[in-house]
Amino acid sequence: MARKSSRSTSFDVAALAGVSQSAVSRAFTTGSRIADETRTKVLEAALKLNYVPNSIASSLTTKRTNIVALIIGNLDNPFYVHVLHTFSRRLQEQGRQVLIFTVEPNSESDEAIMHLLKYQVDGVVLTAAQLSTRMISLCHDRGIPIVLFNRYIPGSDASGVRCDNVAGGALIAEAFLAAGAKNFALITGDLKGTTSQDRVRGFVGRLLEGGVKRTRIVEVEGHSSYEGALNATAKLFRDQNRVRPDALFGVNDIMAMAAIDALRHRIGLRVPEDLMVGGFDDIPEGRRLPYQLTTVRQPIEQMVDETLQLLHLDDPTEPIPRGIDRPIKGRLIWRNTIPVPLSHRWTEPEIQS
Amino acid sequence: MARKSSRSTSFDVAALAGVSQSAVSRAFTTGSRIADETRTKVLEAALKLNYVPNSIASSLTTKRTNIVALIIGNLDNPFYVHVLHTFSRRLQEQGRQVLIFTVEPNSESDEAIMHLLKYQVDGVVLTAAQLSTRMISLCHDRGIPIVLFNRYIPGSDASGVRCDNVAGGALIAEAFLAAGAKNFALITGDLKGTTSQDRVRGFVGRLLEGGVKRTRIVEVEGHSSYEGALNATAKLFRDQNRVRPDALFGVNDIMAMAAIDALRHRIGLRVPEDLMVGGFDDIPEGRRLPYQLTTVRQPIEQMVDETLQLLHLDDPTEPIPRGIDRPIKGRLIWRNTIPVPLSHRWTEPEIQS
DNA sequence: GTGAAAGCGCTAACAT
DNA sequence: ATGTTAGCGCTTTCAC
Repeated sequence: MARKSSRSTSFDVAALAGVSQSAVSRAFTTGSRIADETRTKVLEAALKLNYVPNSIASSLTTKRTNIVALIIGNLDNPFYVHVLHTFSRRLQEQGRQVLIFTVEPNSESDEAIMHLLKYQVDGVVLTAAQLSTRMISLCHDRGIPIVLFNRYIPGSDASGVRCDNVAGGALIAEAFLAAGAKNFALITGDLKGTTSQDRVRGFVGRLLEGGVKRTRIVEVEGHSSYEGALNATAKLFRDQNRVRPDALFGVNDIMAMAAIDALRHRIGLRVPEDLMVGGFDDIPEGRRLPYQLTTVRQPIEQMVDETLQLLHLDDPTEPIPRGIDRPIKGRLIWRNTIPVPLSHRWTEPEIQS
Repeated sequence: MARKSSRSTSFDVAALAGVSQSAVSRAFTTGSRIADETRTKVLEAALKLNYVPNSIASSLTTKRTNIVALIIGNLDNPFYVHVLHTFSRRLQEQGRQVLIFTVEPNSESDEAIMHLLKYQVDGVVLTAAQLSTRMISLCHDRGIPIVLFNRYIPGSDASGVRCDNVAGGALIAEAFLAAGAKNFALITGDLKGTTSQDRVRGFVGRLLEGGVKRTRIVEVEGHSSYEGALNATAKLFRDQNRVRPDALFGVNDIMAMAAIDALRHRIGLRVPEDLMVGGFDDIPEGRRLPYQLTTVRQPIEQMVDETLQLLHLDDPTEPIPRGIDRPIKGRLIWRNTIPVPLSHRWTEPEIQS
């Protein structure tokens, strides 16, 4: 037996209210010419029939679905969960919804694009994943704006919003320098990702500027994950002959946390007494008692705001922004994994929420 | 200047391929009568025009959107992130997508329902949130199946899939008993949520059966969150005159982890030497070096499978399953926060992945 | 301010 | 196997 999908339509409502179907449509469209009295009549009838406008049908004519696609590659990193949550909340406030596309971390999301095209989404946000330039123009040609969150694709005309990762990496380098570190280790993330590359570049660049020799900086791959960073840290300390670093930069917080765990529980080193460590992102987990991680905070709210602005959801007549790059400065949050140098003691105290 | 939404339609493709529009439709519908030759012609033309079928338009006639709504109330708990991820992956494999509705944890999600109704979703999954019975029938009346994930609503005819929380709670109680605990503490979650209630019930019930007196069990509210459990633990040990518990059950893993952190870093107690602790969920974070949490594993994959089955996405003619309750047994994972009694030593060794 | 009618892009009978 | 045609539920001119 087929399911009785007794969904009433605008015609049903019109009949009950004794008006035309277009009146019903108008009653549900804010800012359309309709007498208050008529609207009330319609709304009452609608309530009786449990009528809810079919937005699938309306988007056929309006060409707006009020759906935004979010392609996300790494839900294991709490940072991106937070990003997802922020987007969802903001969009819901505007009467829009997030259609989620999960892809393998750092894999091509071309297939996802092909799918979201079918859904006629109003815009797409791409985060923690790769994308070919072909797909970008495929979207743009159809009038679908796409903005990259925290990554950019060299040679493409896609716009993007990101944390200023180079400057952020430099912030950690400065903190290490100020705390008197001499030998540095670096756990990098996804090698293909611009996010990790930039943080590394900013970090190393600032160190070099500060007179640190290249040989005093070791790099290991952490693959942006907790497990990856665990292995990376082990590798770092396997070679006993090498000089032991006294400062370690985890290119994101989960890797920095993994490093701390490995240091304490496997290597037997104390943080920050034996080794200081810095992170990047400022995920809530890094604030927890065992970590109290000194890190660079990414201003998620602001980044999401800028992203939404670039999407021009409210005005589809706006031309799609192309080639725009909005780097947003992060802020160093002093906590306990880097000793605070005396000169910094009384500045920038963190207001704990 | 308006955005050129140069989306080509099935008519454009038909014209280029020299066939009728319905031939194009058939070419994109698997299992429809069409000559291979024709299909090839169509597909070639479609490729040239970058044509992608508009599934919004097709769902107008098919009455299927291939969209499943997921209402989620707590993205702060990694367990639910994992649930979301699993649903998304599974659904994508079937050519469907997740439309996400985030609501305040434990708040009514009635408003979310009103919104998802507009999108004509094929089904809805509700997790970590409340729902009125009125909304359930609103969905059911329209032929939209809704299944509750890990919760149930007394007196409603909504179906649900959940971990057998009562049995799971009992598992932790047994482990404590076997390890020789005498005084018990309990950090509860959301008081309104059936999940927490059931775990508490199973835990306390088993303890009582084991001859433990009610006075030996203390309960504090942890509000299902890390921060809440931190406070709860502090409260637990504030009163110095009270007998100190030697076993603590955090009704979910994040709360158990918070308790461990508080115990070690604030109270100055060792786990498990001074106090054993058990959790529930088996989130990956609980496996990490500092915790190695003994806990009850929720079989997410299986739970998601069952949920998807109840949704009958592939066969909308199936009647909506009503009042079905599918409790799925969890499994105790022995790790380091509860001393393994000798009798258990050689049984159920955990295969670490 | 309101109704009639056309049409958004597709699927599904129905013919052929 | 293929084309023709009538909708799906709505928005949007266009008259009145």
